[in-house]
Amino acid sequence: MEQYSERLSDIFQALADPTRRAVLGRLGQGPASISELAKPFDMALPSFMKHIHVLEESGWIRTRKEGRVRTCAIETQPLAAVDAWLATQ
Amino acid sequence: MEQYSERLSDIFQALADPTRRAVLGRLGQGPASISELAKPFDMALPSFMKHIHVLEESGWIRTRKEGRVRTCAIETQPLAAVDAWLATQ
DNA sequence: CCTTCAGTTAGCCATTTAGCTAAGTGTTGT
DNA sequence: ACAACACTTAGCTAAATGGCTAACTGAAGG
Repeated sequence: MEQYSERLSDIFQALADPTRRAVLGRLGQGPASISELAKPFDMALPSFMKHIHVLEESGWIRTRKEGRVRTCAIETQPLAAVDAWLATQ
Repeated sequence: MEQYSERLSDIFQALADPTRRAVLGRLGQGPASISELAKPFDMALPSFMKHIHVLEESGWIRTRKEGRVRTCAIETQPLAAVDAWLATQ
């Protein structure tokens, strides 16, 4: 229960930033690499990477590295968790 | 568009805290005063008030003071905004 | 081999967040 | 009048957030 609440806080926290919402929007079209995802944003790569980590640690995305490329894909569980919370409102 | 995005960030930011989510849950049952809302939380009143302000400025609640009592009630627009964003995902 | 490419790590910085205490304001009950 | 009640304001603090640069690692291409 406590853990559920913390998880939900992280899930909403991740959505509280336009860069991260845009990344999720892009990943809705299918997987992409870090640099591909970063391209539209006027931001240094390490700054962008922080957003990727927030998304990954909150469960919104999963990533996998092959060679020198890290590919990101969207996860569906957080969306379900948000839906579930909204249903209680 | 920009304003919409900022508004959405505030809306999600407000949900990224268990105290604030609990307050919204309580207000789902109907309006309540500040001290009534604060009662379940082991928190100083000024600290709790900050949460109320976050909820009010993000549009999740509206408040009104009569005499010495401030009554809080839930608003529905932010929920609609969240639903709308979720629909795009 | 050597370079370039795709991240990654480390560390700095300003601002925001989420808590606190102490003290003040204005309303209501006695 | 005055005490108690329901906030409210002011100001402090520690930690988190969101940005940066500089320098590093390891894979691929020429």
